[in-house]
Amino acid sequence: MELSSLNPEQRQAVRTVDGPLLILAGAGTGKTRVITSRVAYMIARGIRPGNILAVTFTNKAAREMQERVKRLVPKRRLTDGNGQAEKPTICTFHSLCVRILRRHITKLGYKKNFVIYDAAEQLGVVRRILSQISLGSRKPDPGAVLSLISRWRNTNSDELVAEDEDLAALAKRLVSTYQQTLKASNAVDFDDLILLVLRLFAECSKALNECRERYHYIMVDEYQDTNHSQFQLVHSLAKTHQNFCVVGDDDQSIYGWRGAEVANLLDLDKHFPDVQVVKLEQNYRSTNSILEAANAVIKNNVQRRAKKLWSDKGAGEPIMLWEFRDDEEEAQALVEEINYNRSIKKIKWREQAILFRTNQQSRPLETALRKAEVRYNLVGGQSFFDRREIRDFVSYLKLFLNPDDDSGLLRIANVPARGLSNTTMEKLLGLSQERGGSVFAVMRDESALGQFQRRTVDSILDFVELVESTNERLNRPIALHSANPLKAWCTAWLDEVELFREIRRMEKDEETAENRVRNIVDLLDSMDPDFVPADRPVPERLHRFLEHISLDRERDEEDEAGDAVTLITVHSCKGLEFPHVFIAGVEDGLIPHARSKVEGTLDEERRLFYVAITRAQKTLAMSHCKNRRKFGEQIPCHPSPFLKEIPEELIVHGNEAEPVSEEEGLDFFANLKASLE
DNA sequence: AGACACAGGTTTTTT
DNA sequence: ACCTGTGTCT
Repeated sequence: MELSSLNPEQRQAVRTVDGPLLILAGAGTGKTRVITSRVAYMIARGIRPGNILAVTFTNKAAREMQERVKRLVPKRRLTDGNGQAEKPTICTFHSLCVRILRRHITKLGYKKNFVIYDAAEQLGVVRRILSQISLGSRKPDPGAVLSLISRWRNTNSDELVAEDEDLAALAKRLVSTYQQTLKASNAVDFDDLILLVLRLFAECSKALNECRERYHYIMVDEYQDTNHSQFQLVHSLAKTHQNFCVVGDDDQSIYGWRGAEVANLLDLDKHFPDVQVVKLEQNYRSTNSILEAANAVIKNNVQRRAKKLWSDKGAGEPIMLWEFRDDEEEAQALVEEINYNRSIKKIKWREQAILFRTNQQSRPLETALRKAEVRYNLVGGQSFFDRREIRDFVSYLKLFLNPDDDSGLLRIANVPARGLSNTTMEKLLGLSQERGGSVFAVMRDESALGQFQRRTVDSILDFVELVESTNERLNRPIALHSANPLKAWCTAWLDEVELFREIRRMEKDEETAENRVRNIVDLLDSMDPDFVPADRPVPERLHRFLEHISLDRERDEEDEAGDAVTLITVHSCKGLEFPHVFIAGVEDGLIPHARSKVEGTLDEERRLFYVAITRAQKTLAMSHCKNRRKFGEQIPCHPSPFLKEIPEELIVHGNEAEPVSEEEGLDFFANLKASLE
């Protein structure tokens, strides 16, 4: 296999196939290239593709690797002796676990039709638990409790470090109630996916050995982002054969707040004493001015593996630093600069990105962009699957698949209104908790409904009938003749339930109502994808559909091809690169964020800044404001202390007269003329 | 059940 | 400024 296009370190990383290996891959040093080449190299060396496992955090990363591996490996290599396709497993932690649980979850006392709860459903569970117990005058934030519960479940240490000790104690107390509640609903959350596999491995050595046998060569991407249970998962698979390769960068660890433990990377040799280390420092992305700034900033962090990025691209343009009066002026100036780049320097919108720390910073930027009629793409924001009508629809689906799903049931029990008021549902929920079962189990047990009025009992029984008959129709092989069996089944119950009529009734504005209906119809049309074989039964189709939208909320965006400026938070820009980067709001209080001071996470804030800087390929401009609108009022702001860490000679302060070369000046007028014609 | 008013709280996000 | 959740009134 051809490895000559790789640099010596990359080559060494690719060739080290056996035994533990740590690849310290600085930003932009070609780590995806190394991982995919390594997979291809292993296959070329005769390792069976089916024995290779590569784990990522996001579906996007997994998809990209799959495609690149496919391009690198000859087709005949991806077939076993009998002509059967045999591919390496390249997927996220969570989809790996779902694959394993699909086979074994009944061993853990769950039913096969389990559903996966997303963040909103988890939050609902916590809310319900909190409302049941008396907490005196204190009413804790369910979100904070949930995040502590999650952290608690994913750490091995006996103490949970949190500023709020009472809240941490409460979370610790609620962990078991929380777990029982999900279990009674035959539901699992994202943490469960990992934790249940760990439990499976502990309780069933046969399953563990099967997995060890199968995944004989393991790679983990973005290893600095793993939490303790994810570490345990891969460690338990790898500790017998030791073929364990992790790729990561401690300097890009920016998810400590959600449980990532960079110690997994820094202390890898504790668990794998023979680990070999390869450092990738040659950067293929940025100019040296940008890299020097990044190096200068990050070297102020203490606990890190020393790395120094360099490139052969030359110094390039200096870094621009601007000061503005307030965030509105900042937004306007950035938009002007973007359009100046476009008209004079022929730099497309899509080659430019504005990075910011907090989502609320996007507001003035969007306003200015719209005013100047600049197309932009705001990354993140509300997901399609968070829209109310989609949540309702999906809740119905989950409930019909798994009637024990309390979360789905409580959400749609009275949507549209069918005589199941809040009080009724609360009483039913209380009964279910007494019995340790699901709400649906109470509803279908007529002897348990003595306290309700005849009319309410009738409503309850009608609802039970709706769920059971729809569930029965799901399992009856009728719709198989249809080209879209799942859609056909959904259409039938949607008619019966009259959800569309309810949406049109509730929404005053006719256009939004039709939009909501259309969202559901769009989803219906995607429910029977081509890659699901025509002979698959409807329940399996539903299961796969729900699993898919739970694990991969990305929807194919059509307008991605268009020319548009990217607006993105610093967190979500990790892994991306842009020719021209603007970092807005480089201020004390934003980068580093004000809360990081009390939380003592200044290092992570510095890494965040480092990640932002290293996104830039050709030019980098940063700005800060003297005032910024926050929660309705103007607050005075100061430049970020991190700016002082960048050597002065790399920076040109804007707002000082910008020299315009004669050539550019002429160009400007030529373009102006052209645009007027 | 549904409309409205008021309080409280606003970092970062994927699966 | 703005959104979300909760409480009160009809």
